[in-house]
Amino acid sequence: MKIQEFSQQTGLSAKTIRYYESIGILRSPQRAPNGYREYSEQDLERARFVAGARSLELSLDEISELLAMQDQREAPCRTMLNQIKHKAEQINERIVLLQQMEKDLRKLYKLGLTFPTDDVDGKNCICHLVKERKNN
Amino acid sequence: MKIQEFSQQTGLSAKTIRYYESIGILRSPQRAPNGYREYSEQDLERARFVAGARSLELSLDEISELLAMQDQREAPCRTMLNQIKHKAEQINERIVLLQQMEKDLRKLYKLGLTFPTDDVDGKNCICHLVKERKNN
DNA sequence: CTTGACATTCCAGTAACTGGAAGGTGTATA
DNA sequence: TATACACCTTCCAGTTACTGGAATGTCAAG
Repeated sequence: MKIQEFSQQTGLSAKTIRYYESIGILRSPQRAPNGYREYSEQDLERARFVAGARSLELSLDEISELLAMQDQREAPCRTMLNQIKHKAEQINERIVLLQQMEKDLRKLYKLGLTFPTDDVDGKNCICHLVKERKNN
Repeated sequence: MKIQEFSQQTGLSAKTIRYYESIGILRSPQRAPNGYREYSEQDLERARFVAGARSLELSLDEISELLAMQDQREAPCRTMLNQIKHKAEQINERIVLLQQMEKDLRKLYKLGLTFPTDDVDGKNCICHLVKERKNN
């Protein structure tokens, strides 16, 4: 299949596919006589693995490691499992941070509503509040 | 004050401060005879505003807009208020996404634990699951 | 006089792409 | 046959918000 179908089958954009190839995440596929990329089922598998792992927010570096293991016919499962656990923890941390931030923003918004909106010097408006904040 | 104290007073690294100056977010401060940057209270205010806005995840572009308004002595409060509301919504969306992702990861992890970890072909292990996932 | 902590500039790199130009290919239609 | 159109190619540059590091200058203390 050509790159567009491959793109649809994997959920990666054509640009991204070429980019992954250029940095060695995806293997260079066969070429048709006219120079077009021709993808196989095998290529599809690898690309889907990459897409799946990216959707789990593994970095391309981490994915490279996993692929390298597969290529050397080592089982990457244990490593992958650990990475997944680690990712889950990271994401949890980020959620906590973002929740705090959202709370801040909403508080700031509500407070801002009670303030004049034409205060150029910002002595008595939301801009002032932004200046004063030291992460809370 | 010199850049290091300025850094401490604003919570921005010296590197970041110079960078902000280079892209015009912060104004070029006075220079001492030896060429060192000399910051004033005014500089402090502006930098704190930037730091505060960054901690609310406003982009440098958005912050530039706000600063431009202040510089033209227009009150940026209304705009800022809208941006804050918008940011809160964006962040909320991200939280929802991340929560879903975390759930996915934990599910995947648990499932992965029940699988062999030495399956090179990945037919029966977590790597297989990763390949199969289409965002769920 | 040297050591150390600061300061300066400038260039390059990071992550993961995306945009766009310039040009080749393949097929359907007027 | 011409041409319109979608698709493919490569390559270079830009994005975001910094960070690292080299080479060099300044200043105070011991």
